[in-house]
Amino acid sequence: MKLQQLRYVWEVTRHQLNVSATAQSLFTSQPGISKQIRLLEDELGVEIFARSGKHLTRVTPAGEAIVELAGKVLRTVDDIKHVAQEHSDERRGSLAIATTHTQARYVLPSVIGEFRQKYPDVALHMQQGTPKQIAQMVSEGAADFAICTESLELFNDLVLLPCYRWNRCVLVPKGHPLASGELTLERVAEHPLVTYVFGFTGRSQLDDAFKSRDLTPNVVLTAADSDVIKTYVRLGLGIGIVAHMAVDPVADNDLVAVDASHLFESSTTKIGIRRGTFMRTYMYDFVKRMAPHLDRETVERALAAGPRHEAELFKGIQLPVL
Amino acid sequence: MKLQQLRYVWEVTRHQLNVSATAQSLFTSQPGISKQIRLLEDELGVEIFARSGKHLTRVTPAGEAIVELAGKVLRTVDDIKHVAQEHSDERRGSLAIATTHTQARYVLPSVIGEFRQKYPDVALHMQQGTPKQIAQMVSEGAADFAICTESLELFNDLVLLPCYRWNRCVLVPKGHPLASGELTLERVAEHPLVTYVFGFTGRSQLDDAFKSRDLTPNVVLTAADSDVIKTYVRLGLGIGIVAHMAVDPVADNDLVAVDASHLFESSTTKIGIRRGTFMRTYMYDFVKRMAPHLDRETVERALAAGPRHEAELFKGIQLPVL
DNA sequence: GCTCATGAAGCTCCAACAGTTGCGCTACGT
DNA sequence: ACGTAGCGCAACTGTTGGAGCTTCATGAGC
Repeated sequence: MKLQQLRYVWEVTRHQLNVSATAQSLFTSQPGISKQIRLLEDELGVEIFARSGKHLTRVTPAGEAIVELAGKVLRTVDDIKHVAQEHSDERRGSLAIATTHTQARYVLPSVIGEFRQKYPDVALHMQQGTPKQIAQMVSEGAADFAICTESLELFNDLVLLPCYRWNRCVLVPKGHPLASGELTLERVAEHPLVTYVFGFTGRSQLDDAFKSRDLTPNVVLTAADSDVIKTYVRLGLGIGIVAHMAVDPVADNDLVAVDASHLFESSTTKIGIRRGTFMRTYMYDFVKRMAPHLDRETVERALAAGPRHEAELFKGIQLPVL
Repeated sequence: MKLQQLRYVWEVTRHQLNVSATAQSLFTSQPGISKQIRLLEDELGVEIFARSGKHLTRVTPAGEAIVELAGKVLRTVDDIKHVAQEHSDERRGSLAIATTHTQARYVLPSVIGEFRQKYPDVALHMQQGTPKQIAQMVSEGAADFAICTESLELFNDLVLLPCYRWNRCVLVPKGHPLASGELTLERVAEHPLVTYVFGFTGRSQLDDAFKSRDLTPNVVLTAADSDVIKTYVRLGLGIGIVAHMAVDPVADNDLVAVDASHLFESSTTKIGIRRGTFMRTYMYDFVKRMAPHLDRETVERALAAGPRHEAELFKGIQLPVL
């Protein structure tokens, strides 16, 4: 058994069982991969992939388990590389952050700015996606940190570190009736809404609030990112409900942001890290810059806690509110 | 990075950094191993071993971490092999049991007899050692099951499955004053004792019982195995305190065994399994034969529970008493 | 202080093997 | 029925892991 073989098996499953495409992405030839997979199957005495004729059609039950373990091996190998780098050059390395638009656009810039200043030799990779994609990426080892508000709970192998709480505000054009007077859910429900797609940026808290009052909001447009929402608010399509931190007092001064923290339950943004990952020093530093209460010791304790048990660690902690 | 290189590094540390000895045990040449380790160090950019001249003297801090991760990789690779074998031939494989003399001699024979009948193609390996050695073996992946009463709690990566409780009895030659009349701790303490070495077969419960009554037993000989204890009881060296199941009504009919379950707290024999191991079907079967309440589902749940959390699963369960 | 035993590294050679290229074949969509 | 995407096969080649021998460093014994 060779690491290369495990890598091939893993990558082929990640490329929808297309060996040629996998070969291209790994800068090698298709027969090479086919051969190595065959060899591995021969050695193990099990078919990993089911074939119909000359096509790989699906992963066998045995293959499922093997692919998963192969992934574990490859991630551990990555950890070895990280350990080595940590001991040879503490300030050099790479950091892959998977996050949503809102975080990438409004929260992370200042953190990343400082971080970059302190660690100029750490290559930063930022990937955007839906919260589910983000969580999956970290779970598979394709990224180090998942930073978002939703869906992280779905993956058991992620440790969740709560960073801060945030509230929403209602965004209306100047002169709009909602710009003055007391803001109530009932008044909000009277207007067409523009807000986040379900599964994004705390959308579920929003729905819950309306539901609990038996109101059905008239959502005319949903988007995955706050900038799009603002654009359509400007076009007069409806009133926006966005995260408070997504409002820029300068750039958005043509709009009026009305605080809505009394209407909707606040949401918590978390960092998700795969359990068992080796954490570089600069990673701890990054987390600390995101949320000062997450010092190295706390994070280590959370990473060491059993599945679903790290939450207890944060029970008593008062999170900052943005 | 190659699996071979990780295997070499791991094995060299297990052979006290003696490369030549490692080469012999792996049926390969010393230069081959040296070369591969060098190559790995070059690739990682870190020294794994510290050298003085041409000798490996110790493992560097980076090496410590790398060796540990290498072990994890190798164990996962073993898991892959097990998965493959499980799917290719459910009834063929191997099972390595690490246990103490008492279990091997008095408890396991019947279980293993049945097991062997059902799975003639599973190669059984039995290794004896001190409870600590046993636990270490399983923790390192050198054995599948650790079966004993003590020390398993020391290793965090072992899941403990309680099998049965057992009590002690006092073993005396026929006609000995203790053979009749009520047995009390005070009476026992008046005679010279022959019993287990500390760290073996529930020795600590024994000490605790005397201590709680402020008695100091006169232990004249300790042994790691019940047969040795019996031998010296026969020689008249003192009275024996052994596990109840270690007394054979036929072979030991020259001695009198007086039940002492009211004097000493009972002990619990457990099976220790490394967390995260892939369990073959026959392994579940073996466990079930050891302890009928440990069915596959229960064991799976215990293996999935977080560190130190599986104990809760067994809180309510009434264990059989031998 | 000299010698010898132990044990690691350097070097060369060879065999095995991973990967490449070219070609033919199969499955599937149009 | 035909074309294309995609896999397997076979011969070839460059690479590399390991064997064997030699050299060098260390430490123990006399």
